[in-house]
Amino acid sequence: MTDIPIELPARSSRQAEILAAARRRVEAEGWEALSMRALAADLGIRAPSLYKHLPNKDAVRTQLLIDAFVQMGQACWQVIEAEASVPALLRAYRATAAESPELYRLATSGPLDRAALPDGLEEWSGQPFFTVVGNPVIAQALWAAAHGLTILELDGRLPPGSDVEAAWGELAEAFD
Amino acid sequence: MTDIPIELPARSSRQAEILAAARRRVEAEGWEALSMRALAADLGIRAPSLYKHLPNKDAVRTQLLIDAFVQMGQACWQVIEAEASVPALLRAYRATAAESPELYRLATSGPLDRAALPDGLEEWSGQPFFTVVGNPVIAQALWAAAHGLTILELDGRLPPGSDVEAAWGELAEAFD
DNA sequence: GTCTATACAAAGATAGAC
DNA sequence: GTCTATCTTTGTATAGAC
Repeated sequence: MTDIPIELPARSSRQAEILAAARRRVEAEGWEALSMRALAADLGIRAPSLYKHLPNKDAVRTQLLIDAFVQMGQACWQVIEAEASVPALLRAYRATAAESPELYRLATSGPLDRAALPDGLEEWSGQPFFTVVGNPVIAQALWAAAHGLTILELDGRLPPGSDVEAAWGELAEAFD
Repeated sequence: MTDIPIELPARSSRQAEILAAARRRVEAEGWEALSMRALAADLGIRAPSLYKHLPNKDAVRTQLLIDAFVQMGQACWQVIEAEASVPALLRAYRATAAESPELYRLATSGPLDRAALPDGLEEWSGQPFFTVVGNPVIAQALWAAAHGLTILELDGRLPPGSDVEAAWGELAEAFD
């Protein structure tokens, strides 16, 4: 099972609706495209109404960030519980990021306010890398490498004509 | 020698002054803090005057991006010409990024308009990774891994208490 | 829970005088 | 080459009515 052993903050149903809309918008157009006005418009209401449900825009970001950690963590946990290997984990990591690239970007770029994250979430989401290599330092190096290739791929930073598939293969091999 | 075999676009002296100020500001406060008004203020002039020297803000970004590619490339080339080893290259890469973290972030994050880059610059700046491992696919994987660890470190994304030094060591070892 | 109206701030960019 | 004045857009957020 991939139940999350983390206490996530409760959300009212309206909050959940708002965050779902925010997530749709971010995934479709990126965080930059998320303004309180636009978000409200997506919901058929006006921007000021949002402030009855969420204190400010930063709260939206934090909640989406939590969702992203949960999603990445779940996907990776699920895979390694079936097959605890470096290649399988990397495939899962890459695929999940590719499913929600903008959310992934949001979750992994820029400063992170750890105080706003539920206790243990960050550690839990990184655990699969440790499980797979059995060493915290190597786990960190592997995660960093996976992130690097992921974000460069998402940002279109690998030169045109690159054999990205093969690069992922080399990464798996280097850490096997 | 580490002369650049790339034709860089010429800059007027005033353009150079403006870009130097832009670079100082970006390095001190990040790209987000660079507005045309603020940039002008740093130079003791008003924002509209900038448009006599540069077409728009995006041109500033492009030029800083070129500078960053040149700087990273030069540092890496210089090191591998002295010692063409994975650990040496990684040390140089990490150190140069740490020297100008905001410029590094600007150069490696977000979309890249390759048409705006001087011909060959991108390839030239990545060449040291190829030189060191002798295979384009492995070079790409190594570069991606280095970038991942670099950007996570710069963004403070490695959990507090991490042994970053050791993670760099593992990365070098994995690709040795 | 939603609205209108509004305050407030900052940004990129242009026109035209000097 | 620089200025002032201005346009235009966009954003976060609050007050108070309904």
